[in-house]
Amino acid sequence: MLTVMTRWLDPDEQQTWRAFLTASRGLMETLDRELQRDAGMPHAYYEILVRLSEAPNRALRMSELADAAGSSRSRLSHAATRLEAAGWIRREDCPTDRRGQIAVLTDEGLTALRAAAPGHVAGVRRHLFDQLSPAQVDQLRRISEALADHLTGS
Amino acid sequence: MLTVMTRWLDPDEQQTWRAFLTASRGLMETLDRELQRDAGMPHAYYEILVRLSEAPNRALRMSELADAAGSSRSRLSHAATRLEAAGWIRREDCPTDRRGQIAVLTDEGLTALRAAAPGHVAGVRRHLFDQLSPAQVDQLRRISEALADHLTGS
DNA sequence: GCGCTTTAGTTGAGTCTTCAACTAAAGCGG
DNA sequence: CCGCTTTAGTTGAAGACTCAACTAAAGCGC
Repeated sequence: MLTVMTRWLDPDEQQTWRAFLTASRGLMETLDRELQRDAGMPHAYYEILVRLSEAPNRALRMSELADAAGSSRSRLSHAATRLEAAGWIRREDCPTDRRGQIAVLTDEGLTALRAAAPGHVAGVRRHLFDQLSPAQVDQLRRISEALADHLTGS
Repeated sequence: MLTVMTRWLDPDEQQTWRAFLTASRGLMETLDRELQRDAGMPHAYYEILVRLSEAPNRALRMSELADAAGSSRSRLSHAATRLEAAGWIRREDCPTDRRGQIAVLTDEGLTALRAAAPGHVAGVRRHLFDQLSPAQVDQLRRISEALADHLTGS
C-alpha cells in the first residue's frame, strides 16, 4: 500500500478557505435569521415554497421538488409535514404513479411567500450583491458553477 | 409611511444567487458527510479542535474559541459538552476570571484531529481548489473577505 | 462599598437535519 | 406473469442548532 504524504494547504489557500467559510456560513446564518424573524420560516422552507410557486400549477412531485430545492428526500418529507401543518402546501396522490406524491402550494402558502419575499430579496441584495463589484458578481457565478458542476458531476 | 417597491433580482443575479446556494451548500454538505464518515465528527467540531490545536498550550477561553470557530456561545457550549464526553477536550476554571472557562485540547483530541486532518484537507482540495484556476482562487478570497467584512462590520 | 449594567457561560425546550430502516409500487428479464 | 432490482416516499431515533431565560461574576459610577 502506497500512502502519499498529505499536501497541506499553503498559507494563501488557508486564508482563502477560512474567508470562504466565514463568509458563506455568516451569510446563510444572517439570511436564515432574518427570514425566521420576519416571516417565521427558515430559509430551507422558503426555497421549497419558491420552487413550488414557479412550477406549473404550483405543483411538483416530491422528488423533483427535493432536487429543485437542493434537499434530501428525507429532509423534504419532514419539511412537507410541517409546511402542510402550516397550511402552506398540500399533498396529493399522483394519478400516474401510485407510489408518488405531489406537493401543491396553497393560496395561503403563496400569500406567505409573497409576504416573505421582499424582505428576503432585500437581504440578499444588502448582504451579497451590494458588497461586490459587477465583475466580482460575474466571477462568483463562474466559481459557483464550477464547484456545483463538480459536485453533481462526479 | 413610504414603501419603496422591491428591487427584485434580475435573471443574471438570480442565476448567480442560485449557483452560489447550490455550490456552497453542496460543498459544506459533502465535506461534513466525509468528515462524519471518516472521522466521526461534524465539520463544526473539527473546526473547534483545529482552533484549539493552534492556540498557545492548546487552550482558549470559551468565548475566544467561539469567535475563532465562528460559533455562537450556546452552540459552543453544547458542542463542548459532547467533545468533553468524547475525551477530546477538557474544561478548566479560569484563574483570573471566576466566570470563565478554558477549553483545553487533550492528547486524545489531538490524536483524533491528526487522524481526521489528511482526509479532510484532501476533500477541501478535491472539491474546492482543484476545481478553480489560480485566478479564481484569488477572486474567491477577495469576494469572501468583502462579504465577511460587511457581515462583521455593520 | 453599593447598586446597575455588562459580560461569561450554561441550560432546556423546540426545531431541523441526518441516517438507516422500512413499505409499497414500478420496471425489467426471461 | 413471476421474481428481482430499483425507485418513491415516509418514519423514528439520534444528533446538532437556535432562541430565550437564567446564574454568577466583573466592571463601573459615585
